[in-house]
Amino acid sequence: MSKMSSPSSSEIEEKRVTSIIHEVVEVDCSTEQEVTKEDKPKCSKEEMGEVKEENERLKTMLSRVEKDYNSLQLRFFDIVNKDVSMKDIEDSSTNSHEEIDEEPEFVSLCLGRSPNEYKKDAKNIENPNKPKEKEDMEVNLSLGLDSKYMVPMELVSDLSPMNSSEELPKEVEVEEKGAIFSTNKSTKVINVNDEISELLPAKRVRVSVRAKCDTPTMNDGCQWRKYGQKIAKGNPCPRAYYRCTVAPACPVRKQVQRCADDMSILITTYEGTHNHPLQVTASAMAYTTSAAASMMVSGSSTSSSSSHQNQNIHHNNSTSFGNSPTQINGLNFNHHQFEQSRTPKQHFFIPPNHNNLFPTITLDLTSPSSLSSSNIPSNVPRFSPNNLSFCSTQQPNFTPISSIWNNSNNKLGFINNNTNPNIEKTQVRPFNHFQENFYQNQNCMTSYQTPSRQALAETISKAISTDPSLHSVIAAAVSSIVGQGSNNGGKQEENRENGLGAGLNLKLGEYPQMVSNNLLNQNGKGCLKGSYFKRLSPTTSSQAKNFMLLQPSLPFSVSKSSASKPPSIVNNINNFDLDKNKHN
DNA sequence: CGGCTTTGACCAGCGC
DNA sequence: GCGCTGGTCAAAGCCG
Repeated sequence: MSKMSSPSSSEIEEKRVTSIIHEVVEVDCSTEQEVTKEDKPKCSKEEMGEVKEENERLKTMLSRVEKDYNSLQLRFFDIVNKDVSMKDIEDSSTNSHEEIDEEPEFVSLCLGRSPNEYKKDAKNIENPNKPKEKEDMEVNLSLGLDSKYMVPMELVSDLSPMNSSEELPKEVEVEEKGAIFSTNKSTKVINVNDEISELLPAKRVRVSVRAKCDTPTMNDGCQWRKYGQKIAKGNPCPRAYYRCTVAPACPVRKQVQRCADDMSILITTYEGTHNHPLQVTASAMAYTTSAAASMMVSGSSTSSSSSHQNQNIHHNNSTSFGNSPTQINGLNFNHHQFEQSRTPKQHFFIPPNHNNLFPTITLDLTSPSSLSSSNIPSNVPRFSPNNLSFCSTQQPNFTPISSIWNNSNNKLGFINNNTNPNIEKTQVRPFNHFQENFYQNQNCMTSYQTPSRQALAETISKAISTDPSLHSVIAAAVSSIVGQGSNNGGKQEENRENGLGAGLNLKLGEYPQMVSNNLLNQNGKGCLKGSYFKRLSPTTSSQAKNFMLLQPSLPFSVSKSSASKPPSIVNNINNFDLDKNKHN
């Protein structure tokens, strides 16, 4: 697989475009019944010329789309910056005595750029011909987990969702990672991974991940040791307590509990900050949850003070975000989604620890929307502008990323579930849609009918169905796809080779291949269970049945293998049986 | 034998 | 103060 990453991204793109158009050409030629054998070479030459022209056009289109995207992003940053400045003035007049490092009332996303850089860019917008602009863009426009994420492991040590009292020194890697926050009070740059630790002491945020999972725990790439189990109130399923054992003193804990309403749903709640290097898959999950937690912090700071029910976090941050969907690590946080999410029952979720002590944000990976992939003909290229899609730019209805930015109906959403004013709970429901779209994307790939592509899709399918940890990997991938608007030049190659970067540095127009590489670069590890993409093989469904029967007394006991050996579903089911027999 | 899970006991916070 | 609940501890046992 690593061999596939050797050509440059532009070469890959070019080859792909050429091969696809070749296929189209072949189909066209074969359908022309009047074409004689003598005409074929002529036809081919003409078509080749057309293909080359088309290739050039596509490349031009691609660069134009990238420029549009960059331009839009610059404008966005400019708006954010203005809002921040205005808010600064207001705050300084009313709260002139506040400490600078106080927990900010509002936190705005910079998505990989520091405010200073915004200012530079804002100037560049006024002077669009300034040659340095593009260079700056390439260097700075890194969203989510960019190439810098592949820094030495010492620098990746603080990626976990939230704060804990035991923290690493903060000075280490301020500029080293992708997503950056800025506060409106001091235009202080806050790294999602580091500075969130500074934000959170006052509010211990937890990130809860809801996922359909047959295994007792979700494989998130970390090693966990179970230290307790309790029957919590309101849920017959026991709640298991795990702590991270990758490093001896790692403070990160997680709670795992089945959803009372749907026992196929596993609720994993993370708390704390890893004080050690993380594996690829762990980093992905940690970063994603970190971003969610960051958003929670920014929103909850105001939502908690308001008794207004169902107040939306995005709304809280409207000062910073305007009406555009907000992205953290590639996740869109959109108040429209909140409205949608209120109606279906399944969209409402109370995390396992529903006490008042910890604001909890929920990443909901469950229940793909009604747009079931099985309802979509497999030979139809699928792309919904409302969805995040990995279909390549060759899709006939290709939509530039800028449309995703501006689309208010984007399905990646952020929901604040403040039905109880005393409880700060927030939902993020981006991944179910992502799953759906990833599935669609597989069809996009297979629809090209290129054998290698098909094989690739099958390989991905297998990887996905064998290891549920792909949840986190894909989460990172999707975030980078949304966030990564500009290329990183040569770093991309390097990142692809390293695996993590591959998942985190996707270039516009390379989505299918890059995604494939990402998934397969995770050593075959994955998290999206087969049911999402393969709609459950007969064996899995029967396993699910067994699992449901055993569920109420199930111990969550495979954390040991979570990092090194992804648990086989069958083995786990057997373990469950053994355990049950043992208890009997 | 080391590392892990299990499980009852214990502790702290909160509401009444 | 008391009871409830969530969270943690630690001894015992299991497993590779």
